[in-house]
Amino acid sequence: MKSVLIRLREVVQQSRGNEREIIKFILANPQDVTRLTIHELASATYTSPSSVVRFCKKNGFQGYKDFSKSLLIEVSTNSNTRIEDNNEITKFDSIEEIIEKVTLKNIISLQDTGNIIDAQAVDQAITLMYNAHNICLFGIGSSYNVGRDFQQKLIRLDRHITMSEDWHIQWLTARNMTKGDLGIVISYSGKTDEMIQCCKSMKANGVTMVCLTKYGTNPINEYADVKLYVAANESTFRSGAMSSRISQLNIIDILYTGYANRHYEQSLQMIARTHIRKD
Amino acid sequence: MKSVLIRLREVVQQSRGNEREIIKFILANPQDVTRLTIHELASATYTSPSSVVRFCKKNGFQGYKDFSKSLLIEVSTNSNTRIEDNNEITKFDSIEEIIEKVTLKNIISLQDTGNIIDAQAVDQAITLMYNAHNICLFGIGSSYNVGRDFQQKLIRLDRHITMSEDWHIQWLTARNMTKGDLGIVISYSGKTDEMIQCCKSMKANGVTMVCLTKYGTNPINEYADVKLYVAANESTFRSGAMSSRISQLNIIDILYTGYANRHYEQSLQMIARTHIRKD
DNA sequence: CAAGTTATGAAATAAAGTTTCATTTTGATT
DNA sequence: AATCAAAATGAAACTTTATTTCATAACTTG
Repeated sequence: MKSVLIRLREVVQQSRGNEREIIKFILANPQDVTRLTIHELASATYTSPSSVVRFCKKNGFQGYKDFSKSLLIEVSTNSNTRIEDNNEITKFDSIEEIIEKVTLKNIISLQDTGNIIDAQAVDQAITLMYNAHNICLFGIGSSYNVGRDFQQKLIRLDRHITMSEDWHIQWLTARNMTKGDLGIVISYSGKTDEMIQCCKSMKANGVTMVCLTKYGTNPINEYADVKLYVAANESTFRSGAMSSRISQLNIIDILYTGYANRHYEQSLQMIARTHIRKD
Repeated sequence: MKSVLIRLREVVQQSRGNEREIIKFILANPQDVTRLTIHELASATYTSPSSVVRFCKKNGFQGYKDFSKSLLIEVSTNSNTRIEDNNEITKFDSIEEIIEKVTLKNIISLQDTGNIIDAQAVDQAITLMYNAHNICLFGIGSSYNVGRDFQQKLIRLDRHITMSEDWHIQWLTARNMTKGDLGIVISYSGKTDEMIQCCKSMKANGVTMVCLTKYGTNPINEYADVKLYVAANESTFRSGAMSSRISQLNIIDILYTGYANRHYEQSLQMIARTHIRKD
C-alpha cells in the first residue's frame, strides 16, 4: 500500500465538506494525530467520530484503528531516516542528545578501529606473547587502565604479566628486561615522553616490543617490532570523552581472544576455573 | 529508554511465571503481537488480560496500548532486525574472524546500551553529583578500572572523587560517609557481595546512591536512588572478553559529558587547562 | 419549492483496555 | 507436615475507545 500521507495529499483536492477538514488537519499534524483518539480527532476538526470513521473507510482503511496504525508506522519510519551529521556536543544539547552523540562516537571509533587492524600484526603480537619469557606492560594515564585490563584478562589464562602503576617502576622494569622478554607499550598519542624513555631502555637491552598507538607514524612505534593501531579520534577536546580507550580495549579483547584461541581446549579449562565474576 | 525488544530480551531471564511466557511469546512473534488485542494476546499466551497489563506496567509502559504502540514503532522501523550475533568464537576462527566478531560484539553492546539508557536517570545522577558533598566510587575487578577512568576524567573538571583499589578501604569509606555524600557503585552483575556490604553501610548512614549494573533487578540496584544500566551481555564465557566494561565506559563518557555541560564555559576552561595528554 | 439524495452528528452499541478483588499458588517458618 | 504471609493470577466489573445506527439537516435538481 502506498504511503498514507501521499495518498491523502492526492485526495485532499477532490474531497469536500468535513472530510476535507479532517484530511487537512491530518496532513498538517501527522505526528500529533497518531496520539489522538477518534473522539479527540473529531473535536479537533470540529466534526464527529462518525465522520472520521467514514473518512477512514472511504480511503481504504478498515476503520480508525487501522488508519491510526498505518499513520503511526509511516510517521515513525520517516522520522528515523534523519541523517546523523552534527556530531560535536554543544552547550544546547539535551541529555538525550548527549547520549546519542557520545554513543555514536564510540561506535564509529570501534568501526574505524576494526577497519584498520592488521590481522598479520595481531597474529605476530600473539606469537611474540607466546614465546616471550616475561611480558611487561607500559602505559600511564588512561592507557594504564587499558593495560591493567589486559593484565587482569591474562591472569585468567594463568599468564602473568607485569605492570606497575608507578611510572618509575615501569622504567626500572624496562631497564632490567632482557632478550627473550616482551614489552607492550600503550600510548594513544605515541609520543608520551615517559613511554619513549621506556622504549629506549628496552631497545638498549634488545627487548622485543609491541606498541598500541593511534594510527600513523610516531616516536613510539618507531621502536616497535609489531605495531598495533587504533583509529585516530582526537577532536574530542570539547567533550573530553575519549573514544580511544574504548578502541584500545577492543584491541585488548582481540589480542586476548586470539591468544586464548591458540590453545583452545586448555584456555577453556582455565577460563572455566576462574569464571567467578565479582565485579 | 527506547528499544522494546532489547529491554525484553534482557528481562526475560529474570522474569517468572506467566510474565515470562508473555515475554517469550512477544520475543518470538513481535510482528504478530502488534496485531493482537490484549485479549487475544492473553489467550495466545494462556494468561489473562490482567496479567498482560501487569506485564506492561512492570516494564515501563503505561498500559497495553502504550506497549503495543511502542512495539509497532520498533517493528516497523526495523531497528531491531540486525543480524543476531550468534557468532560465538570457535577454535576454527582465523584472526580475521576474531577481529570481526569481537569488534561486532562490542559495537552491539554499545548499541544495546544506548538503547536502554534512561535519560532521566542520567540527569538525576548528574544533579546528585553536583549537589553531593563528597562523591565516593565503589567497584572491584574490571569495574574498578571503570571507576578509575571516571575518577580521572572528573579530575579534569577539578571534581575530586574518592576511590580506593583496596576493597577494605572502600568499605571503610562507605562506613564513614554521611548524608549529603554520594556513593556511586559499579558492579556489572549487581550482586557482588563486597559491593552489597558497601551499599548496606551507606544505606545505614543515609547516603544517596547511584548504581551502574546490568539491566534488570538485582540486589545492588535495590539500594540505589538512581539506577543506571548497561545491556546484559553475558554469554561471553568462551571468549572471556567482556563487552560490559566498554558499555560501562560509554556511560561514564555520558555522565562526564553531561556533568561538564551543566557549566559549559567553566568546564571548557578547566579542560583546556588540563589538556596535556600523556597516555 | 418539493422530492430525492447526500452529509452529518447524537446516541446506542460493540470492542478493547484497565481495575478490582477474591482465590490460588508459592515460599518461608515452625 | 502445618501454618501463615506474600505474591501471583484470572473472572468479572468497569472505563475508555471505536463503530454503527438512525433521525435530521443540508444540499441538488427538475
